Amino acid sequence: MNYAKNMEKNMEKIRHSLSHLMAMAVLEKFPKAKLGIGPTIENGFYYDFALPAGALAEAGLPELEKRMRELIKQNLEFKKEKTSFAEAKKIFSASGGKNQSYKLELIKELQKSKKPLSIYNSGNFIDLCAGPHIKSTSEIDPDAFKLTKIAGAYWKGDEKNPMLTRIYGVAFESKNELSGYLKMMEQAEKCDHRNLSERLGLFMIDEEIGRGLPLWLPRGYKIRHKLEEYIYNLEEENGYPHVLTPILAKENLYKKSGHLAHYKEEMYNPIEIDEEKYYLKPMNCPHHHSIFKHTLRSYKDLPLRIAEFGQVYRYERSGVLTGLIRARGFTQNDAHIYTTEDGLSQEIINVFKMHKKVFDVFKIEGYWYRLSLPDFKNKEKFGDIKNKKVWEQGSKILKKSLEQTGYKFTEAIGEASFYGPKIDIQIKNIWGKEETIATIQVDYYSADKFNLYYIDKDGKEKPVVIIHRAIFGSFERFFAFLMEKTCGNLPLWLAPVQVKILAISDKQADYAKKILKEFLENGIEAEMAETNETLGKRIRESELQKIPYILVAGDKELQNNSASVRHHIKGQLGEIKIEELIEKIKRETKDKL
RNA sequence: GCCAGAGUAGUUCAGUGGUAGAACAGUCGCUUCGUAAGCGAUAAACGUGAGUUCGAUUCUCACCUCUGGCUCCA
Repeated sequence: MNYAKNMEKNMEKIRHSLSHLMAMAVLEKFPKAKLGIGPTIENGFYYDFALPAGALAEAGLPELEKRMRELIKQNLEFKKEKTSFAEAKKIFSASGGKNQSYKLELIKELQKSKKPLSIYNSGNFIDLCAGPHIKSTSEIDPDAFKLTKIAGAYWKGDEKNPMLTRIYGVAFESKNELSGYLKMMEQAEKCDHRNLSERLGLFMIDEEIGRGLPLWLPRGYKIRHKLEEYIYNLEEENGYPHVLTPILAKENLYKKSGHLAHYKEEMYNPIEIDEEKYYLKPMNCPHHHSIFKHTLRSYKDLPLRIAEFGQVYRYERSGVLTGLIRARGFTQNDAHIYTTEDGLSQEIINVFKMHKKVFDVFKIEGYWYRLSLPDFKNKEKFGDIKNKKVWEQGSKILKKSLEQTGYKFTEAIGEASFYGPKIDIQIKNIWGKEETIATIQVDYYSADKFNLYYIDKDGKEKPVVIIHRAIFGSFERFFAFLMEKTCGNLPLWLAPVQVKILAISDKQADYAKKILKEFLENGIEAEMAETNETLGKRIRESELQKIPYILVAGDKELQNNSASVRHHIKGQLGEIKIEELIEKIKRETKDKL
């Protein structure tokens, strides 16, 4: 344990030191470059530079790498020195010959927070840095790092600031670990849902139809439909009746809901008809509120739950679109729970339970919770909130529920939605990138806007509290995540084709047709492949289609009313009687194995 | 939207200032096969628009789309 921890710490130092060496190499090549920051990240490091436009392209990275290796071999020492603000300013200012304006900005900020300053000196390179670093570059394996990509990144992560050039690198203890990592990335590429879709025919996006507007192909939709069916049944069983609402609504609804004030940039421009403006819905909440208001609600009706596979359209900025993970049109597995203040906590816990149940079924592990709270200093986002107290209360209840469940969670100040604090469930995709896969949000905001109330025991109207939640945040994103996680090797119950039947030759074709019919009659998704290709080829094609069961039927099997069974993960299962096989597959489908 | 890169048959790739090839997939024949690619024939592409040029798929510019990153986000 300690050993592992030390290794990790040491790796941090190595990665951080590599970022300094990279800055050295960049400054040698571009003496006028200005330095931003150069921290470590998971598996590596980066450094931000202000460079002349177009000065550096990805093709220039090997040259920088080569120079870094030379520097490593010089056994440069990293020397830490404490310094004063005045001294630091002098070092990084124009008079010190550096003119490092971004560093000066950092120094100013550090001065405000009165944190002690230190600089690191390695070779002829000085950086403002708290460290820690390795003692000498002799601790770095020169073959265990690689500069991977160039990207633009806003100074301090604010898009109002200038964009700097960021160079990313990955680094490990040894060359072996590096090549292991690179292989993993290669593997990830094969399992990318867009690549899988190319091979398996899951979805498409057509320029002519529009960016970010996916079209589901038969195989993909079959899988999605199974997901829908599963979650529909689960929700109906758990007191979430489903509704269906239109994808348009008039302007006034979104004025009322706050969407036009807070969310307009993400909305498609309105459609004008009969002198009225209609917007495509970016969220389902207002429609559900409208259903809530349709009749007078008693405290006895609460908690009242409304679920919908709600199609929404959001104008996502062009650069963020990513297959099904980030689309402009998508379907949320949405639900709204209208509850009393007192009932809130229990409902949140129930929602957690449901999430966990679903995630267990899909064998999703390693997820964590992110509690997103408001930042009242952010006037633009949270400026119109009058009753900060209830927001704080909502935040508190969310936090308490989390603590009660004992789940691991992080806090994100300022990440709350415009209508309330929320908990997002975060996962890491095959690339190691963080994504939100599900969400639970508490809303004290809309009851007032929409006048959503119930009649309490005392006969008085009281505002409801609303929980917005989505288990499959969207079918699109969840589907993509699931495909990538399994690399297309779906569990039997989700497989769009569960069984492929292959007759060895025309002699057994009738037999194959007969068992195909039996499978279909038993609700098993089965297909058969024509015999004009060799058996080997048909097996290969079926394997590439990731079909769970491949059944080979020859003379022997015809005699025995059986099939020779091959499983996509377990391999050869030998000869099995057809009736037995049907039972086995039905059972495995039912048990979601 | 911003930064960087890329766009060649359905797909994955090769290639060229004198309009292009391969593999797989497709189609048509032949083959009827025992666990991951049988044989032959055949059809099929330079993202769009301008410019430079005798001539542009190739060079330049703009646009569109895609990939990675930043900001944003389910």
